[in-house]
Amino acid sequence: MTEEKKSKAYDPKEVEDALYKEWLEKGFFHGNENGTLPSYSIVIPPPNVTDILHLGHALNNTIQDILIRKNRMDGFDAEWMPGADHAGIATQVVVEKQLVKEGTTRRELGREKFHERTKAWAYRNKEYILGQLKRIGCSCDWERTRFTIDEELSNAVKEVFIRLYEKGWIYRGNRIVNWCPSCQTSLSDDEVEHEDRDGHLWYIKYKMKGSDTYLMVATTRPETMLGDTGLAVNPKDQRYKKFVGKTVILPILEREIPIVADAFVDLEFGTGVVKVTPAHDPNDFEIGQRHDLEQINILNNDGTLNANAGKFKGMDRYEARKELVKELEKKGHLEKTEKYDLSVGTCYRCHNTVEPYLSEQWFVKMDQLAAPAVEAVKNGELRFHPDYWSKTYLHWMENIRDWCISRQLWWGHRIPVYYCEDCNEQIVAREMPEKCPKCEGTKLYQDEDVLDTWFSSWLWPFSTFGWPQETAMLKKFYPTKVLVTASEIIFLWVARMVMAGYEFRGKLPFNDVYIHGTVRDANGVKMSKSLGNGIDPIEIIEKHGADALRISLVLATPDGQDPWIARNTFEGGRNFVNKLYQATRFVMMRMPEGQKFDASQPPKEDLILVDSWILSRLERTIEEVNRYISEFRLNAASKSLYSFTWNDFCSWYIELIKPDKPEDPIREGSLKVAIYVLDNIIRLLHPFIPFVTEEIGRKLNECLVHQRETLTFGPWPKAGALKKDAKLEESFNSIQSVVNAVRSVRAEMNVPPGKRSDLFVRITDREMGKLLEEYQDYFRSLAKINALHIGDKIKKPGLSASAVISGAEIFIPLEGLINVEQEKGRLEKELTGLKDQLEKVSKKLANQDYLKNAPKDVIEKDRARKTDIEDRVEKLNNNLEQLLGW
RNA sequence: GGGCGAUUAGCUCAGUUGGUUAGAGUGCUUGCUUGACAUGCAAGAGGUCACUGGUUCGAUUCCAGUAUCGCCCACCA
Repeated sequence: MTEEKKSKAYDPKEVEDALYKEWLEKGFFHGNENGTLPSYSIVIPPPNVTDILHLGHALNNTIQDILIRKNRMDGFDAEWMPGADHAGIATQVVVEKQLVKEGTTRRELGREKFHERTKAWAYRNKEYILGQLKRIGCSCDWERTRFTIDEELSNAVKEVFIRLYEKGWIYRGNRIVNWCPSCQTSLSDDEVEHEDRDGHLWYIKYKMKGSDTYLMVATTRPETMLGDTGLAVNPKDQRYKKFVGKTVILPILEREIPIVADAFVDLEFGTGVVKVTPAHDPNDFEIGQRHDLEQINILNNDGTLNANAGKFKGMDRYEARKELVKELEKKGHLEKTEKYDLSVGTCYRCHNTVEPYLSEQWFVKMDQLAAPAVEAVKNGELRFHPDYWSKTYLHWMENIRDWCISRQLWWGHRIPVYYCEDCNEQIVAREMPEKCPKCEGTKLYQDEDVLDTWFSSWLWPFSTFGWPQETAMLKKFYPTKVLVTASEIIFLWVARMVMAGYEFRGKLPFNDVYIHGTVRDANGVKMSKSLGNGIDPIEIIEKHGADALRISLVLATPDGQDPWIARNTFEGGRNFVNKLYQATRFVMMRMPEGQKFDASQPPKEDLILVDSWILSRLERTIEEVNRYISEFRLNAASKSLYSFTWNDFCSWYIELIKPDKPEDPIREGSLKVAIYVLDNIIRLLHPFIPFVTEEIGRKLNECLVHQRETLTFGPWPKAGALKKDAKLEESFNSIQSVVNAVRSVRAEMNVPPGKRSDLFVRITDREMGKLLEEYQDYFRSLAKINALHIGDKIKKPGLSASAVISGAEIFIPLEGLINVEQEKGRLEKELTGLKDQLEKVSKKLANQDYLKNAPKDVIEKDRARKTDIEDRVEKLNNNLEQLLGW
């Protein structure tokens, strides 16, 4: 026998690609809008074309695929709409960086060429990303892939802009917006992230006009003083009352600016005097409006200072700050500098500090849009899972602010607004009009700005189905069933989709929102490209297969919490997939040639205890899995399936139906049950691990009367087909306890695993006795028993190890093997544990208040337990005493 | 500053109306190429359920407070 040992492990490479190709060819994933089956639809959260998918996407899409596949099996017409998001800022930033490397810029290239180039890049990336989804096994309807920048979706965007404009809910205005000097565009409030930074508070003296007294002002951004057009104090502030209405001289620029009284100013903070910079601070903007102060913009788009900054013109904002402080110091305007921690806004794409910046932008009025979306959660029409996210959602919705939707970018949906060069008329239209409707001038130009990326994403649940046309798709698949996403985009995306759904369809876009955790690495740090701790799902698939990737992610993701994932996380899933495969191999190997079973009906005849037990456990598992999935608790569902398959089915059931001698056949009744259970297991697991289960299903066909082409369309196992039998499960537990006790004794007494031993069982409970008598053959091999003696009058054999369990005492003769001291120690340890328990329960039962107040069944249980422990203590004592004789 | 959540074994987490001896996976220790699987089998060690009070006959579970951590929101210069 020199033959090299071949690996018998399951090899996903051999099956996954071929199966996926077959599924596609047969059109299994194509939703039929004209069919009669009820619909179950999901729209994918479109991944940004800039990001190749990471494990977070793998988790997100695995969850969606599980839900889609489960419902496709369960008789629904499943439609999973895939696609991608053009990701305005993110994409433009990437392409611009490429251009810089090539020594050019977008301005050199020109708007049209830049757009073409970006589009080509985006489409290329999109294809790669969708390819990743296919590798993961996602059962999307690929014939209907959508992209937010596609013409059809762009039309929906225009339509929505025009409708809202006509309703008066879109307006253009000069406001303070968040400006990213690096991306050179405005951002909505929700695209700004706040970071705590170490900063300073500079105390600057503003001298009163015509006097030597001065007012002291504290600021964290001294350079903005170049745009100061006033000082403000609280009207109730006695210290400064006399100064209100007077004038101070702005240091350096020497501008005269007024002192105003405004309730916004906090008496307690700083010096109680605030410098007012209407063009560079949202509060100051409002103070300025109330007191009619001038707005002076000191910044260029790129964050350098403009002509209004005098000698600081052309400097970067931070360089200017440094120089300005130096100058203030030199001229004696600076009183002191303090350390001060502050929170600064940063761009969610490039993470540079954003500047409040006065500019003309387009906004959407949100209050009326928000109303039905708030109501939906309050009346339970829209549900979050886990539920606590609804609080976050409501909090945001109830404090909603107008949405800045214009972006100073070139990549995106251009704003459908045109201006007349002659009369400045503003025209909102789908296409550029031939002439100005007001002055009939023909020199028209389109608004330079594009729309916020989210202005197309918020229409995704219906624009992808053909809206504004009333298509069959739209009728059949809108509203969708559930939205699956991480918590980061509840405001940016989820809330806005709900608002759009009500406004444009009159119906919310989905009833359930399933929020899952964000993937973290082994140290709890968020996985991201920039940190370099990300893992590419393809790497895992190459190594362990897509099934292993999927089930590992679901097993590792606690419902509602962030999973911590390392590379070896995936070994658990891989092992599980292999285990299932090996169990199948065993059962199939033992099938008599040509034998076929009918697995469509539960086996009802020729069942022994273990058979009924596994069927009862299966029924319980089916119930659990169905319940968990309906509650969006996929982690719990996957754990239930994992444990049933591995522990109940493989470790106990299969081991128990193995005949005593390997060459003997398995009892036919049990073999039927094994096939039946296996068939249910693969169907329950199919949504989680579609490839290996489909593969097993085909192997199983060999011994089934009713063969199945695929598991894709079910049937999905439903509760109720089998009998759940708690009493029987309890009986089975008794047998397990004997096996466990023997195994434990043997291991602790160092009995060589290959050596069989005799077993003496002294029965102290009739039920137990009957069970053990009847099923002795089924635990003989598990416990490695040679001669077996069972009875109520069994005497303890000479030198032996013992164990006491409920209803029986067991003895294993250990002539020549036993170490008396060791055995003594073992028994004493157990005795101590039991005595502790006995003391506790005795104390409890002696408590009159307990007896008076506790429910009867609880007391009964405790009494029975006390008796049982007393019994075991007594026997342990006897055995210990006997041992001392040796 | 406001809100939300968490704290259970070395690590990641279950524990669903308060009632046996608080569980799983993983890691660790020990022993096994056993007949489907060494991607495996068996056994074992490991927990004051963050802390302090309260309610209760009884609290990991309910309530309050404290501490620590995380997330979200926020215009205090």
